[in-house]
Amino acid sequence: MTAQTPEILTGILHKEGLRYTAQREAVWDEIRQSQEHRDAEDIYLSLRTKGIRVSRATVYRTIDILVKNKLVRKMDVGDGRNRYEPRLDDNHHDHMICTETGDIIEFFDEELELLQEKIARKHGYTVVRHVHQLFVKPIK
Amino acid sequence: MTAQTPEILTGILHKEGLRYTAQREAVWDEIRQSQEHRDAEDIYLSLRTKGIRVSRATVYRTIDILVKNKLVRKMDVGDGRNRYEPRLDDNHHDHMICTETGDIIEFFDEELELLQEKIARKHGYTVVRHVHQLFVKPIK
DNA sequence: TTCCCCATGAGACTCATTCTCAACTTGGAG
DNA sequence: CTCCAAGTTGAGAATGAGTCTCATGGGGAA
Repeated sequence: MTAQTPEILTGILHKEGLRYTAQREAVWDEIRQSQEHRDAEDIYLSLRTKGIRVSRATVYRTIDILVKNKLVRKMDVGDGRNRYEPRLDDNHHDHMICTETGDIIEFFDEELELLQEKIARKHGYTVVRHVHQLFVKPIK
Repeated sequence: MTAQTPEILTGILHKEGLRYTAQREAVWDEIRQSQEHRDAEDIYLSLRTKGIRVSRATVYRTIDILVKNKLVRKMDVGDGRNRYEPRLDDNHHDHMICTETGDIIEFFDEELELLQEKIARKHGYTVVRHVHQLFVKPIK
């Protein structure tokens, strides 16, 4: 855990002109202390189980703030529920989803990143962001 | 329009042990005659406007059959509504979505395809399918 | 401390998609 | 050609993730 960790949220809220609240801290802590790809309901229930009083609405509202400020990455796995993961050490990566076990594997490939930009340029565009998921199965 | 076009649907329905109905034909015709990326409501309304009696449920049910049999490609643009496009001439491609105009541009890059498989292999997997969208903006 | 707003919670609401089930068709059997 | 079992359909209810409303609560500047 890095030294400035506790102040990250405060700084962002201040920058956005938002107030620091126990709920916002709790949601951020909950997402931060897990490296998994969790959905909002999961995060909400986990907080409630720990006895923290927070509402679904606040969980969603806080996640939006965190995503906008790049503390959290939002990913659409295609099953209708978005997943979230902390993004402290901002190392970009994409995901591989095993169609047999549901496992989510992260990957990063520099060549792939460059290639995408190259393709966009060819059409007169530049990449703002991208969604890239490989649905895979194990080689027997 | 290829010669066997009219029989494509019949063949698939037969293969799946399903019956041929006017509604299924209408939905497939509607999707086929447009090259755009349309959502279910759009397809439904278009059919109704043409005076064809079909329900939303049937539109969705038929689309499922078409997608499963690769006559239609389903794409999640990330705005909560899936888009569909015909897939008669099975030329695979991915999409680039302009964040300023909403335009959807198709693209295909052989190198990209190979690279994805290479990355999957590196992790002991093989690609079953993939979702790849570039959210882009025009170079001024 | 006060006090103005922003933030929160509970639950209503939205909206795409799925489900239910009675009524209707299809298509093979006879 | 007719019958009928089983698959299909339509209308609307149900689902479920996410958003909105609004009365109440609580930061934090002065």
